[in-house]
Amino acid sequence: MSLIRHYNSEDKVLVAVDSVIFGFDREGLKILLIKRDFEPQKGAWSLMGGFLKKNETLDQAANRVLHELTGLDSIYMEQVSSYSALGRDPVERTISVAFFALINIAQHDFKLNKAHDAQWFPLSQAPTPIFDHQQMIAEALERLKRKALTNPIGFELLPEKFTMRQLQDLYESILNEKLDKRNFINKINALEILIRLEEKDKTTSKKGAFLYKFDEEKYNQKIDEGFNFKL
Amino acid sequence: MSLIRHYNSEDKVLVAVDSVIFGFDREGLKILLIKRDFEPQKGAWSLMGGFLKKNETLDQAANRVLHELTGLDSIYMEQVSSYSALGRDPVERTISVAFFALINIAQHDFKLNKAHDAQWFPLSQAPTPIFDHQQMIAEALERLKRKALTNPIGFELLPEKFTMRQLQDLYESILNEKLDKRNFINKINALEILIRLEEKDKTTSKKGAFLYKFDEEKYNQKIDEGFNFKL
DNA sequence: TATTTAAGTGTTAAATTAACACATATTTGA
DNA sequence: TCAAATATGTGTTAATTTAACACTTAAATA
Repeated sequence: MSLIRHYNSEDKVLVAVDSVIFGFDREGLKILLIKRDFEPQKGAWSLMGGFLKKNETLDQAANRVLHELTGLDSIYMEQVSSYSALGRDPVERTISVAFFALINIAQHDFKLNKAHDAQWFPLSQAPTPIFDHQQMIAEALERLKRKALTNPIGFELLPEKFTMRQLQDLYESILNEKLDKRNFINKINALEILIRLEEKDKTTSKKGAFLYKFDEEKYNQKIDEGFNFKL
Repeated sequence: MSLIRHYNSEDKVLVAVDSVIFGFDREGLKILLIKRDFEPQKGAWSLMGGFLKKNETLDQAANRVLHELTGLDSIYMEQVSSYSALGRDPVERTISVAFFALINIAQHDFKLNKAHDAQWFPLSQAPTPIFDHQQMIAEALERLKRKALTNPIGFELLPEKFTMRQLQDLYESILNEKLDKRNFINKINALEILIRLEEKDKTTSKKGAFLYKFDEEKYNQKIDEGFNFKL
C-alpha cells in the first residue's frame, strides 16, 4: 500500500490558452483576430487560442498556437491572467489563460496561416470578439502599458531601424495619449539605449528623419534594471 | 447533425489553486503555511491549496480553500499567476493558479482549522516550501508591493484603529526597506484617507501614539482612482 | 528629578516633470 | 525660381515632487 495519495477523485477540466497578439506598423498598434469557423458564433472574431495538451506547459501551448497562426518562433510572450467564469465558453466548461505577444508586423516576413482567416485590426477599430476575449484584450493592454513604462519594448515591436517619430508613435498608441515631442526625446535619450545612424528615412517627410537602432547591450541592461517612466 | 464542434478529443488536466496568505500583526508581515500530511514530502511546508471543481470559478475555489483553513469569508484576494511546469507536482500533472490573500491577523477573530496544521511565519523566516511554492510567494510579494504603491491596502491588513507607526511598519515590511518617518507621514496625509482619533495607543510608548482609522469613503475613492506612490 | 523612549513636527535642497516656440531642410506647385 | 507647405530637430524655464535632515515633547521609570 502506497502512502502517496493520488488525485483520482478530483475533477479535470479543459484548459485553453488565448493570445492577445499585438503588432505595430506605420499605421499604429494593432491586434490580430481570427474569424471563428465553427458554431457557436461562427463568423465572429476571436483571439487565437488552443487547448493545453497533457504534456506541455502553458507557455509552450501559447507558443505553439502562435506558431500555428504566424509561423513565428521566439516571439515575446507574457502571461496575463486566467479566466474561469462558468459559462464563458458555451460549448463546454473551459478555463483559459491569456497571454500577450508582441510582433513587429512589417519586419517579420511571415504569412498568416490562411486556414485561420486572420486579420490585423487597429486597436480602436477592432470588432467586439467572442466570449470574454474583450476583457482579455483590455487586461493585456493594461499589462502592455505598464510594461512600456518600466521596460524597453521597442525591440519587439519596431523594425531594426526606425525614426524617433515611430518610437513616439508606438508609445502614444500604447498609452493612448499624445506626448510632447521634446520631452519624449529627452526622456528616451536619457536611457541611452539608442544609436543614431547616418541614414535618413524619407518616407514621411521631405526633410527626412534620422534612423535609429537599439544599442542591444544597453537595451538588455535596461530590461534587467527596469525604469520608471512617466511620459 | 450538429455544427457545434465539441472538445471531446482535447486533454483535460487537474487545476489547483494555491493561496499566498499574507497577514500582518505587531510583529510584521507574515505568511501562512500548512504542514503537508501526505507523501511525497509529508511534513514539508506548503501553501494552502485545493483543486478546482467542475462547477466553480478559480476565485470561488480560492475562497473556498481559504475558508476551509481560516473560516473567513470576504477576504481580499487577487489572482497572481498560473504555474504549469510539467513536473511541478510529482504526483500527477497539475497546473496551479496562485492567489494572494490579505488578512489582518489580530483583528479577525478566527481559528485556524487544526486539521491543516497551519502556522504563521514572518516573511523572512519562513521555511522553504514544496514544489514551486517559493516562486509563487515571490511573485505574490511582487504583486503586493506594486499594489501597496498604487492602491490603499491598509484596510485589509490593519486593525480598525492603528497608529501611524503601525502603518509605516506595514509599508516597510511590504517594501522591505526603511522609510523616513516625516516623509512617510507627509505622503500619507496628502492622501487624506486617515482620520485621527482622540484616543492614544500606549502599548509601545510611554507618551502614547494617536490612533487613526480610515475614512472609508475617501479610502474607497482612492482604490478606484489609484495613486502612484514613491515611498 | 534625571533619564529613557518613542511620538510628533517643517523646512530646504535636489531631482524630476511639464510647458513651451522657432529654425531647418526639402519638396512641390504657382 | 521662388513661395508655400510640411515634418524634423532642438533647450530653457517654471512647477512639482521627492529626499534629506534634527529637535522638542510627553510620560514612565529608575
